[in-house]
Amino acid sequence: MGRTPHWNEEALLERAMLCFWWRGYHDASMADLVDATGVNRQGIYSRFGDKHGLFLATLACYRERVVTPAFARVEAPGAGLDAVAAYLEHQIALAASVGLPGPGCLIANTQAELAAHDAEARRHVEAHDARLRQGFAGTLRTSGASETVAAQRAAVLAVAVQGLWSHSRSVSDPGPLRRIAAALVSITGTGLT
Amino acid sequence: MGRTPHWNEEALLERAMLCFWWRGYHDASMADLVDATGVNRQGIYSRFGDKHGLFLATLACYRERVVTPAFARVEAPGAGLDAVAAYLEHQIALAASVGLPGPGCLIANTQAELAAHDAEARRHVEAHDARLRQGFAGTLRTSGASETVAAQRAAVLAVAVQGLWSHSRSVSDPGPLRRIAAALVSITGTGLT
DNA sequence: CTTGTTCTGGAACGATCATTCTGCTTCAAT
DNA sequence: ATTGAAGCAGAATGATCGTTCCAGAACAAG
Repeated sequence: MGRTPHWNEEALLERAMLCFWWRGYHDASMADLVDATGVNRQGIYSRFGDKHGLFLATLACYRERVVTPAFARVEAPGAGLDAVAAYLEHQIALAASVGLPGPGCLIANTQAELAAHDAEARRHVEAHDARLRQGFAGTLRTSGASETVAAQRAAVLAVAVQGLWSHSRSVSDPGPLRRIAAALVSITGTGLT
Repeated sequence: MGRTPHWNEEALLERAMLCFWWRGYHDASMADLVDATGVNRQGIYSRFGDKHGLFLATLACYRERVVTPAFARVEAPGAGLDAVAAYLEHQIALAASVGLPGPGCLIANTQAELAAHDAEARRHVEAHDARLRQGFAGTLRTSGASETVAAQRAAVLAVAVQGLWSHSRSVSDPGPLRRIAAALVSITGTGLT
């Protein structure tokens, strides 16, 4: 007996994610999240325990539903630096379409806001960083870089890209973002062989 | 008649700065700030109006008392890319000495936490970014870059450096930071002439 | 000393917020 | 139809926090 359980958890997480993404962990209140998701407080608390649990779940959701579709082209076998450029352009276009200064990257925001004090959030940040490095290293190898150089430049690229999304939080025009992205890819590709 | 006004405002700002730097704007409570500065609430409120005013003052203090001493070597006439490397090493050593994951850069943290919603904080972030770009561009020109290339790469460098400080909020070992910094400077200097 | 001003510790206020509680509705299974 | 789990709206709760208020201590000028 009883009612069918479960509303759409994916939709809930996606809407909560938008809230945290724009406003940050501290600035998104539970009232905001209840409004944004359309789900009752009880539902959220019974499923995620507390605000922090919900936030960690949205981090996972972000990595899967935002990062993966955008970054897949970089991770595709045989992808080169043009895939990196396409990935950057995809994210910049997204930011420009929702308005600048924009939400940036939820992982990058979390890194600055919480990572130093929240070990679980830090795990997500580190996993994301490792993923970026691995994806970028692949494109560098297919572009002719040695294993060592690929790893080195991929680490630089990962840090620079996170800096780029941070930058998109304080800039009101996508033009500079595009120029920086282009120069970044160009510099990364010089002198590879 | 009356008592001598004014405690040491610079010392106050420096201690409040440390508080905001480590904990972020939202996580540093007025109680923390009163404790950290040793100055009475009234003193803070009468001088800075409110918490936000105090925060903006600490941003200015940070730019003058932390950024300036570290970045001066980059801004020195005739400074080259080795000055950039020295600047990065200086900041990494500072972060390592206070413990990693560390406070990162107050401006970078503010960019992620507040810039999208706080126009006054954004002004500080933008001014800092412009300063970095100008300083880096100078070193690139002395290293033989044309005006155009120097400006382009300086913008990339500024974004990458802010990403590096964000990275220092989630990493527990200075080694990777140093390697990324070295590779970043190396890549930036390739193919300049 | 008196007086006027500033500083200080700490209490008080008012607002916000995460979390819990309460009653009510919905609906699948009996 | 009854039942009971699950959902909902909104009110309590309890804690935290920014800000203000207050009463007294410190101290320079008159």
